[in-house]
Amino acid sequence: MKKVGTKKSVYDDVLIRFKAQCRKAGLRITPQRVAVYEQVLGSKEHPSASMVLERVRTRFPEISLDTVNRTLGTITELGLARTIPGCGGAKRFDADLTLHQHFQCVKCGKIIDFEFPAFDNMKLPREVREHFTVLTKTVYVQGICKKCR
Amino acid sequence: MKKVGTKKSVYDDVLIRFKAQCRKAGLRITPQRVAVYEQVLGSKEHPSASMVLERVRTRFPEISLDTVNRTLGTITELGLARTIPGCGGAKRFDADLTLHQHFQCVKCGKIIDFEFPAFDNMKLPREVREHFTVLTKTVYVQGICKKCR
DNA sequence: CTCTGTGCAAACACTTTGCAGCTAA
DNA sequence: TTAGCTGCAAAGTGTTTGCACAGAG
Repeated sequence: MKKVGTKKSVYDDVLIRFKAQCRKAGLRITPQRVAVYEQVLGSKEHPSASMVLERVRTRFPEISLDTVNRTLGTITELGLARTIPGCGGAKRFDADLTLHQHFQCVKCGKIIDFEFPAFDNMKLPREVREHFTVLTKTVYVQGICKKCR
Repeated sequence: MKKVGTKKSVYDDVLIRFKAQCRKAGLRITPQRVAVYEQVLGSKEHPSASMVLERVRTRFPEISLDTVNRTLGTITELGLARTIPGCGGAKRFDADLTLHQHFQCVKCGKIIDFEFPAFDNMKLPREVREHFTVLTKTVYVQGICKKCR
């Protein structure tokens, strides 16, 4: 029979990988760092720094917004999360690195994932590929969600 | 012989249309409003409010950042400009409403237009179209420009 | 023990709002 | 004349930086 990992064990795997990456980069593994990463990882709402702070504070009442901001920056530099494009407002983070795109409601600001393989498989125009080193190509869709309509 | 409009006259046309739209919306035509609109219209650099301020001040030394911000908001609401998605930093505006997409250099922050008809002609996944009222769909490409490489 | 990371404070950047005076219509 | 706009001031929000102490290695 195929051995199936529980959610818990998959999650642990990711955490172990996170710690390994930190060590490799010469970064210390602090409870705050782990807590912030766990929070971004476990959230489907593409949180901003202050949203992460709010949730992490339930476990670490002492943690500061600066630490959250710095940690989110560190995690992003490590390539373990990315910032989502948006029009103004606070940066939103996403630790789900699987290929997907984002819809944002202009009324409530909520960000919702969707898959768009037809776009993912598409090449950018030659002109762009020739003139620039492309790092990311994403679709950003704005509109109104069901609840706000 | 076909009558060809000079750049100047085309530009005037746009300004006349701008003033008409203001009037229609019950907005006054103030020198500041016109100056801000002209600036966004005439700029290829997708300026932020402070970039607009800097340039408008050469003609209107008295104009304040608040007015620029409010005016850019007004112009956007009128549908005469749009904000460009980006990852953090100040809002960037674009009065070029023809269909095009944006590349941003992660080093110098410069935003460059490109055309991507294959994307423009593409439908979003049915799932997205069913669940949301889509207002805009744009591509956001990050990378490194020639100068920064 | 050592040196990085944290928390605090301050500074900075961008945006928004209230208000008094000005001005386009 | 008068309603809407501007400029100023202040406050709100988000991000960045310097510094002293705490704690991971």
